[in-house]
Amino acid sequence: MKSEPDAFSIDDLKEVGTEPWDGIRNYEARNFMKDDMEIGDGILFYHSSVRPPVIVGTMEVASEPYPDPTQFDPDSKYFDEKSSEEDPTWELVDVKFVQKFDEPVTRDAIKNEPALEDMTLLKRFRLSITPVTEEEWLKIHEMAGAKPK
DNA sequence: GCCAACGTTGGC
DNA sequence: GCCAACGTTGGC
Repeated sequence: MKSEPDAFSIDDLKEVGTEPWDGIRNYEARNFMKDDMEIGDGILFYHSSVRPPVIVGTMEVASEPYPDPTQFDPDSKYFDEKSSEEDPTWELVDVKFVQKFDEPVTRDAIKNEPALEDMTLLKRFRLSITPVTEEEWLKIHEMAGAKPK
């Protein structure tokens, strides 16, 4: 899952512990949260729009999917006037901090690692939530010098 | 800051 | 329902 660290970083997550992953306004990304995540699933935390872009650590799914409250809030930049509480458009999950990598894995390192050449992260660069295989999960941890938790 | 990729909107 | 125009993301 991608986040711009200026908006929300892994240090912010570490501080609060658990956070609703709000503001996702892309159907494909929403569907990953709504349909494909289960509590306890591991998530790679990717810092985007920084140089270099890096996977900085991990978190885990901490809730069932539920409606993103920001879609109902007229003061939120994520407000969606076409959505209603009766029939919400956008769903999210809570995510919980797991670990911060001592050696973050750069996008370049991922690109240069043959075992990771098929990572959806590289192929769908605008999609803010992309699936990760178990092999990729383990490889990233190995490159980060970290133990999977 | 540029601009390619690509998702979304809206006219027809 | 097609597709051109438009807007946004995000790497570089």
